[in-house]
Amino acid sequence: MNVSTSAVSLAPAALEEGCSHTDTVARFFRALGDPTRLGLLEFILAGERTVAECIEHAGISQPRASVHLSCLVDCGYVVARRDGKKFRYSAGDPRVADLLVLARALAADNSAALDCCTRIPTSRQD
Amino acid sequence: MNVSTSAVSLAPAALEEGCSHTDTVARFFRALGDPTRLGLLEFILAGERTVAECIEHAGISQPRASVHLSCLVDCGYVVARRDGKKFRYSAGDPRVADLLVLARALAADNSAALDCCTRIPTSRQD
DNA sequence: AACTGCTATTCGCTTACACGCATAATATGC
DNA sequence: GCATATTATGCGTGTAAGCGAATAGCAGTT
Repeated sequence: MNVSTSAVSLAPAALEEGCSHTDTVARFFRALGDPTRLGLLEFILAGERTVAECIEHAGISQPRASVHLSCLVDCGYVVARRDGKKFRYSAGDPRVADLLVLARALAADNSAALDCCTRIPTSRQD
Repeated sequence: MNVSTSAVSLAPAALEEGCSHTDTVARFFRALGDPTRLGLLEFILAGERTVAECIEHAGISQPRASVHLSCLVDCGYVVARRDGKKFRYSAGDPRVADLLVLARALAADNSAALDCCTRIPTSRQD
């Protein structure tokens, strides 16, 4: 089976070892691998949010929110904008929403297996 | 590994809004957050591979490859097929390639920030 | 300038998880 | 059925990274 019809750009030359961006992409995904950050991102993608709103939504402390949001900004998922004393966060790239939609669809189709997958990415269960 | 019962997609409730499928999606992403698994996945997406090929490509031990591949199967990224004594792995869903293309594009546009992001997902550096 | 929200950083602690190594389980071919 | 190639699992170890709590740093307000 030949994977996708169109979207295959899998091995130009950049995938060669050396400065392979695989590590960068992995980090990119890793930022989404945390439920707190992912929830935060989805919350922000739904509309511009202040830090206070994020804190309340995620139920986390302010320092945690700060770190998570900074991470999301660094990874390019969201952008921050100053509004008086506060910061407001909003979607940084429309493709992020596409990525999440795609991921949700895929995850939904394998949620059963994912929930039972205790092999590696156990995430936050014990 | 559950090669035979892999195509069961019983995920109706996961599509619900209120349901916290965020955790499932996060785990889904977490599976891609490891450079080894990501490299393995890209390798398999480029063509059907045996375990031996994956081992050589990733430069990991056989037990590690077994775990990683099982994980990728569980997450629905790839599918396994028996071929004589061996197993051959190939893309499980064309959308996976799309997801990776999208992620690579986004990561490339923020590679500088990602590389410098020592906040949370430092991945494999210090 | 001083005050005051708001945000960022530091520090332990704890847990998840990737790894190597050794070994067990299983299917396949004889 | 037996032997073997192939894949899976268990265990110990080390590191990454999440969390809470305390605190430091800034920007805007007065």
